[in-house]
Amino acid sequence: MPKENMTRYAILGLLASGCTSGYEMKHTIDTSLNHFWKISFGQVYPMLKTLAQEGLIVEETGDGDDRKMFVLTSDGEAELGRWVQEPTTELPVQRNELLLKLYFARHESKDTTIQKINQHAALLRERLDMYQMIEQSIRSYPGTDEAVYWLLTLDYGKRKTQALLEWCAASIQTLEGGKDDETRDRNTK
Amino acid sequence: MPKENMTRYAILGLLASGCTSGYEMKHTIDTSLNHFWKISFGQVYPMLKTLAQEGLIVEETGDGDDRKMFVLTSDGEAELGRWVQEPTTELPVQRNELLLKLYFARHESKDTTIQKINQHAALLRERLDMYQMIEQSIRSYPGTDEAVYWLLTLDYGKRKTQALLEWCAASIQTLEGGKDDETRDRNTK
DNA sequence: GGTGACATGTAAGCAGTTACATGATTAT
DNA sequence: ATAATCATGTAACTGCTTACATGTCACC
Repeated sequence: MPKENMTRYAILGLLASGCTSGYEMKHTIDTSLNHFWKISFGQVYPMLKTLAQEGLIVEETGDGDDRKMFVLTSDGEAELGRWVQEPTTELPVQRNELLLKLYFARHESKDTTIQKINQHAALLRERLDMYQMIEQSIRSYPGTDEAVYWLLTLDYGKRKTQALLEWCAASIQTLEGGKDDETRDRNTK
Repeated sequence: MPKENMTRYAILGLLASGCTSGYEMKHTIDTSLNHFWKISFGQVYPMLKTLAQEGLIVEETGDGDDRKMFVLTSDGEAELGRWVQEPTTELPVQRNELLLKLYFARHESKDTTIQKINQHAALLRERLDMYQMIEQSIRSYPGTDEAVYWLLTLDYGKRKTQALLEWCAASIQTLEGGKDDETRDRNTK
């Protein structure tokens, strides 16, 4: 059985939570869901067209705006509801370039490896800062039904990033401890 | 600038660490790198062909085996070395279906959400067990140069998985705490 | 002699990225 | 004027998955 296309549901879901135009959806994903999702205009607009053809959404013929506005049909709502409540089947295998390089790292010096991990840690710290900013912007819109769930997704990112930062520190320690390559076989207990 | 194709380097790297045939490479990835990489035969064989055409690898014309054996050329080794030591530029945005559903979870009951998180936790626990098995198989080949790096990639997965398990527990607590939807506005400090 | 694992490969199709094109509005 | 931003869209391309095709070898 072929996998379902997630882009469909991302768009249906955003439509249900107030995003009306393609441009706005892309913007919302880039700012609020960017820690676990991304999308391109090359996906958004064709998908809106498809969803309209399938009758899951309709173009809002409201007052002449510069944006194309859409709304969910009852079919669209049903489809979204069905998908949301369906269990997620399996963990995706997430390819990781850093780990791939690390796996082959005997082809480089330990210093280079350490440097790379340090750089990775810097990126992780940036990401933590970003989470902090997103959290504040969520907390400044209090009382929303969705806020609880948004904070949960954020917490996911924060915990994961924190754990990876700890991994960076531990790994560098390991590498620095065994830096003297030539003596490595001397006292392995 | 277009992104580099990682499959190239995965194959070059495996070739450098003793995998000689396409079939073996796929098998190694599925068993030893499966916590951060995957690949299909539909990638392996065409890529081997391409790499041979580019002169980065050559077909080993050794004793007639049932497998097609390859070896790295000096160009191939250089290319691998160049890539490995190059810094990884940025963190990939990893799409996460569970979080996407969670983000839209007000369209379902809290119990369904909790159930989904529980199921996710079960998968994470399975994964931890798998890590344990991989670790043992690595430790049973001691003295390899690469073992240090392999254990580092494993540790990455273990720490991350552990953190996500903690997130599952915390999230369920949060959701169970605020389960009585109708009273939610009464005493938010 | 048939079943299943090993081994290599091709082709169709899909999801996603990137680059490009177009027009409207706003700011300097 | 013109530059920048907003907004919608299309087309080419790439990477990857999936399904299929083919042949060998072992084993029962």
